[in-house]
Amino acid sequence: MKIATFNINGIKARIEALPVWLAEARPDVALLQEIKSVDEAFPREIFEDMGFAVETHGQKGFNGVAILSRLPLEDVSRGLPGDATDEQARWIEATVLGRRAVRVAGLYLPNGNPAPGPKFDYKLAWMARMRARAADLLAAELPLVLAGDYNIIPQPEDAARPDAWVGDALFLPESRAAFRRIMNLGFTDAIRARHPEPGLYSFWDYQAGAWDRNNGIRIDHLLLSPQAADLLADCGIDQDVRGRDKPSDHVPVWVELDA
DNA sequence: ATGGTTGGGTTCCAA
Repeated sequence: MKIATFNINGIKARIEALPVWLAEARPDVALLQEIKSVDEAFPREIFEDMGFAVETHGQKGFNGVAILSRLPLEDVSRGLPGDATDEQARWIEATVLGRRAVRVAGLYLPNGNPAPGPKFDYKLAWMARMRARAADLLAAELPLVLAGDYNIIPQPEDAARPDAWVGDALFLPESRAAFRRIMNLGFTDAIRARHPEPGLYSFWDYQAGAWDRNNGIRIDHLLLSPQAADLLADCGIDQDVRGRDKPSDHVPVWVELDA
């Protein structure tokens, strides 16, 4: 089972590039972030015609997550528990029925800038809620993948220029500690485990020629429960996608599980 | 050196 995460930065803007990548990469499951669309406006037929089941959790203008799956889905749930007043669409879960059942969550973690401030407070509160949900899901002791745009640079080697990110919400000590508190529940960062070599990034800003200078950061992650890590066969980052026409500022990151 | 670019909305915000 190949599971990919991809922040597409707008489904309307990626309506040509996304099907091209799906056809060549052939993920069984694609977890999308920043669809920037309400559910009713998501062009689901394009993906259904390619053989995908489509589940969206959208909102107007910003945020929004979705799951595309060639395998059957069940028990789909939308929204991160823990705050009934939170209206931002950043979390979706489903169980994927492959040779083994795998629970997946697609997430778009708040950016948090500027820090300090209310947006940073929201980021940290959201991460505390995510940790609680992750702990609940781990208790099932089944294969579980939490994948998406974490808006977290976990370590200095995950940035080409870590000095440029000092003071940014993606790299502040509080943000990285909150990420470690989730990791320390027992997750494996798939890319860190299999590809510890430096220079593997998943995001390059549109500005200042970041892609041409390889001034990137690794902020899109797939976290595996122990039961999912047991099944890890391969993983990678499709960096070449960033160099194509009309790219997102993120690229797909994926794992292959024996499931 | 605090630049510049994209997307989705609307005359600006988020990233």
